[in-house]
Amino acid sequence: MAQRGRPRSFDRTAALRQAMEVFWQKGYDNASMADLTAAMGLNPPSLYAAFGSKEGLFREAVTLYAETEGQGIWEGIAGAPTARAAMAHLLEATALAYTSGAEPRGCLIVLGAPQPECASPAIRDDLKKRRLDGVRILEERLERAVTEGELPNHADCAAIANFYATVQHGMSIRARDGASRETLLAVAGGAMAAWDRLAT
Amino acid sequence: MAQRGRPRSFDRTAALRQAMEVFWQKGYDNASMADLTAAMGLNPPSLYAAFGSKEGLFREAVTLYAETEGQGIWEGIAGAPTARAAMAHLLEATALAYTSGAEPRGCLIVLGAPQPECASPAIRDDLKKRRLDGVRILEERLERAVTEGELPNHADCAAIANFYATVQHGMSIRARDGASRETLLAVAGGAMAAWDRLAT
DNA sequence: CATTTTATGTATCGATTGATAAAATAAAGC
DNA sequence: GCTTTATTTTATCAATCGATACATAAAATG
Repeated sequence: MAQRGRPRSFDRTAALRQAMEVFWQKGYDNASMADLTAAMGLNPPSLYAAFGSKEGLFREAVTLYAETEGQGIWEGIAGAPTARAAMAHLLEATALAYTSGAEPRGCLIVLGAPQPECASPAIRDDLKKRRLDGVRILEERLERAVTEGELPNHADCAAIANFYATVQHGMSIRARDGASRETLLAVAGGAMAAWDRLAT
Repeated sequence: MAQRGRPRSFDRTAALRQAMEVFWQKGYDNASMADLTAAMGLNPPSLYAAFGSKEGLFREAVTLYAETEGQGIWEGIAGAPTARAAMAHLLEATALAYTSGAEPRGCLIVLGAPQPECASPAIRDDLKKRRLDGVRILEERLERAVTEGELPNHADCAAIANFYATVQHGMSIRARDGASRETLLAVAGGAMAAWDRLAT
């Protein structure tokens, strides 16, 4: 039943959380194994035995990020009573999340590997896919609003989704530049000021 | 009159342009001196003699970028007949610029060193300052519109400038994710759909 | 001419990169 | 206690990082 050999002496999830923080702060390429082992409190062989490689560690860190930090932002999309409320929730939750800590940080998925020629094309493509998945989630919510009569049949759901996703991505940059919670909430309000025109 | 010693055998501006392309594609940290010397066609001592350091080379590359690629975007702000036209020009020129090449690239100033803990804090701060300068340019144009009567006295110029700057930053991410010209122009249109509400 | 000055090409510097080999150690099954 | 299995520690691997020492080549100066 129980493992045969010596059990590991560290909390795998706690170590992963530390790795996530390092990647969040430095990005995939700039985070060195020395940075990671120091923050996680491990020696390199323990890290490689538990996570396989730097790529594997990053993938798990991003998954953890999506399940924790990202959940509060995206979980409310489907459940929102209207598409308008869904978009407003997306941007307001983003503004709150990006300014919740002592220093604004932006999104790991947006900023973790932004270069087209990154050290790991697989990592770059994985983050890109996650970003595009976000756009698609918005688009599907808008299409549902068409079937429900909230939006007219001729509404350009793809364009509306692209607009709100773009604003959300831009908030990551603004957060890293030190934008306050009030500033980001004002950005969210500005984007929602376009709703009536976009929805008709 | 003429230089004393042996003249350099390469075109400094052409070499700088090549360096700009490498930095644009890879970012500051991921662009290695080997990448740069290969693209510029120089040996390392020639590069260091001409540009001082990797930091110095990047600074000059960013200045060249701002004077060439960025000019078409920002030069029209002051000259636009109205603040509304200025914002529309900003976003439309950005959409065109980010999709002018074979592959969409986004902005070097937004994407060149996005990590809070970058290899060079000076580079990071320089790009951040340039981004904030952009926000300020928009705000000043909006404030001018207040004095000229285009906008009411109670208009929140800072909030409006932040909104349009955020959209423009987000377009860099969307461009790197492969957004088409039509998509980015639709984003610009979406942002302008908010104007009437923001301006009253 | 010789001297001075600057640029170039070759080879390489110490430091750091991601990733391991080898040996020591600890816990579970028999 | 003994074997088995896995983890931990120590030390280090080849490759690459940004940056240079050195000797040579080419122009202006005297």
